[in-house]
Amino acid sequence: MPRQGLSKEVVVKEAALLVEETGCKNLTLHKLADRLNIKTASLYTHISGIEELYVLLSNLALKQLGAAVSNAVKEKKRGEAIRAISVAYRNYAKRNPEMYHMIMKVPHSHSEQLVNAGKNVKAILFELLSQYTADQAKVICFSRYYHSILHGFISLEQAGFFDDAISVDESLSNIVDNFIEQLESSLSN
Amino acid sequence: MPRQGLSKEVVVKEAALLVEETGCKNLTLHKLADRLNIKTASLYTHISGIEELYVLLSNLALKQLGAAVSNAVKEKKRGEAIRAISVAYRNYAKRNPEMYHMIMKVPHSHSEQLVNAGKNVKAILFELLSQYTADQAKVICFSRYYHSILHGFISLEQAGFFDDAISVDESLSNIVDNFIEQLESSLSN
DNA sequence: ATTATATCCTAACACAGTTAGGTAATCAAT
DNA sequence: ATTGATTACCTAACTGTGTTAGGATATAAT
Repeated sequence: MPRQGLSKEVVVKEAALLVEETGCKNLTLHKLADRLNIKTASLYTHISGIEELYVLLSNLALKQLGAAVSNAVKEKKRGEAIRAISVAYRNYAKRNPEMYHMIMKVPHSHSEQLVNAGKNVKAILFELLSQYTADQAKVICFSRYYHSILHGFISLEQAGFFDDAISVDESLSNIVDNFIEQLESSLSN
Repeated sequence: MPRQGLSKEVVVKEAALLVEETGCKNLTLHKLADRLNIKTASLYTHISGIEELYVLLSNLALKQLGAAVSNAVKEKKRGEAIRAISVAYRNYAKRNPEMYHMIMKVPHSHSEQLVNAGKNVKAILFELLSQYTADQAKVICFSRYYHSILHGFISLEQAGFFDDAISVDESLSNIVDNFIEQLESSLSN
């Protein structure tokens, strides 16, 4: 039988496609193996089990999200950058809802790798908000603030909490504008 | 054999205890049946399957959370009420992390019941924020804002995103204070 | 060419959710 | 109190999922 020489990367990449197509709840090693034209047990050559696959997928999603956010913030400053991030962050979650969901599936304490991928996203926010003040404690606080807004909003939206008549897009835009206003008035002096 | 006459309520209540004790990831019908001194298949007399159990647990968690929040807001107004809610909301999530996690496990569109339980929590926020303006669109927007902050913060905290040196409690307190300030300055005129 | 390594396989197991069909405890009606 | 209907619970079996053990063979190294 011809061997195709799979790698961990290829397996995770295919798993990511499968997750996005069929939902992270429907990811099974059997379906994944099928798509890779191997048998289920053969996956264990590349991964230690489904738990590691979850971690790898979460890590991939965080890297993709980090890249999208990092790309959005380029050359931009303060309010403009913050608005760009909110759009990029939400777009990633909208276009890859299942992968975004994956990020929260595994506690980050379970993996050094995950903690680092999380730090990457956080570092972008930290650097941006450092433009407002030199007080690092305040920057951390506002980073958490902004991160909470973005993640909370997207998460509640995807869970189906925002069923009211008024526009969800407009809401987020208003919220981010308010947040920026708050930043300006409380830090720029 | 003596029959104990279980009910859906008792089953869900026991499942909630099991979830909180062993983690929502480790909930199985077998373990649940064991605790109720019946066989796994007998659970199907009371629930249609594990999917319904998830919905019922999510619904219970939302009701518990709603009760905690509703209780916190009593007799209080504006800023004081908002601060009280943030404490109550976070306390619920801290003391019942697994049940809080349950809320997000099932898309709310899957169940009328869940949508209503969600509306209950939202209604409390809506009523409170109505104290700031008569503009209902703005109230909805700020409700989403506040809800996003609370859920996002708690969710990120539990996932392990907040590993920095500075205090998590203090962060949330500052964030909520900032939010209140923003409310005052943008709506009270 | 021979050896070694690593990829993939078959076969089997444990355990989870689910269904079908049966038994017996409970309840309602006479 | 006896009957009949209901229903709580059971046993047994099936499917699907994750996992391990051990074997075969393609690839790489010598």
